[in-house]
Amino acid sequence: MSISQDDLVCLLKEKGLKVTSQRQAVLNVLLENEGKHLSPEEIYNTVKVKNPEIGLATVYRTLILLDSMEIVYKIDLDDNCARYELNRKKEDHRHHHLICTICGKVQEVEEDLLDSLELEIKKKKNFTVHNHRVKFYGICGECAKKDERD
Amino acid sequence: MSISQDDLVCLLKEKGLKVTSQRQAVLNVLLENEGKHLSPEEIYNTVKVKNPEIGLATVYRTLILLDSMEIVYKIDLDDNCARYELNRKKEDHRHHHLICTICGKVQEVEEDLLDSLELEIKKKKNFTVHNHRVKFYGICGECAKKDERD
DNA sequence: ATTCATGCAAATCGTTTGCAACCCA
DNA sequence: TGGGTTGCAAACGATTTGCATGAAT
Repeated sequence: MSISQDDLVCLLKEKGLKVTSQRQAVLNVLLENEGKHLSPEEIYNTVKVKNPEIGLATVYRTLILLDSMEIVYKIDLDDNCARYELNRKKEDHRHHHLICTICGKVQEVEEDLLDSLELEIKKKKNFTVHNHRVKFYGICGECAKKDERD
Repeated sequence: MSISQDDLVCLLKEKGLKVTSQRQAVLNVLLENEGKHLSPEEIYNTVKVKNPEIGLATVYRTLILLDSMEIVYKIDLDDNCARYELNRKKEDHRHHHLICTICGKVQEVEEDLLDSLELEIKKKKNFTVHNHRVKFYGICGECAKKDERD
């Protein structure tokens, strides 16, 4: 489960920040596109459909705000723009991304399974891991199937 | 072990590319700074000491070339510039980076230890992993010690 | 002689910022 | 009212590119 519009209103008020239509509109677009990893530009274009007066700078500022409130996460999918996804409340560590090097599709893996590695890091490097970013590159099922046919 | 200057000469000739002093100078700086994750700007400034006539664009072009030849790898350390490190011949999968969120220091972990996770990914998602990028965020030993004292 | 590589400056692109007008509290 | 917010345009910083010159084969 992700955050709701009502949660956003509360969080903003708690911090003495203002509840504006732009901020709600940006969150709304993110909620309507869960799992899509939208870029600021894409978010901007989508928001503009219903709120044509919004500026790109406001979208950037809103995303920075939502990121600092841990409502969204910024991710890097190697296409030289930032991308954002909603934080899932129950996740303590971030999930992983599978990037197909043929078709470019991005999937997610809920499994974390890095505990033993993090334990090893603590022992060998005396480094306490709090979070991680993991990207896997490879071939997705569909592309593998297409490959077979050739 | 990383690549040698001689290896570079051979690889360039094999591909019909020219062996220029600039290309050799860039590789030389990388070899003299193993483990340092230099940015293009830093590489440029270091190369300039011995080769003052080199241009920044040439450094960028050389790094793209070395990357395509798998002599170097581009990494992203969240400081909005690219960083490069030498490929280690014996590594099939990339090593991981530990980033201290207090002092910013970057360490490396040779251990891979992702085989079971990659197997899981194959089973559940039918996705064949060929490589990965893993960053761990946390507190390094020294910062933890400093923290204790307060 | 040919082809590729270089240096320079200009262009690009994503992102940030300054500022006057604006709007929520 | 008053301070946070917005939209716009200008500024920014990293990276790329066009082009005429220069160097390697």
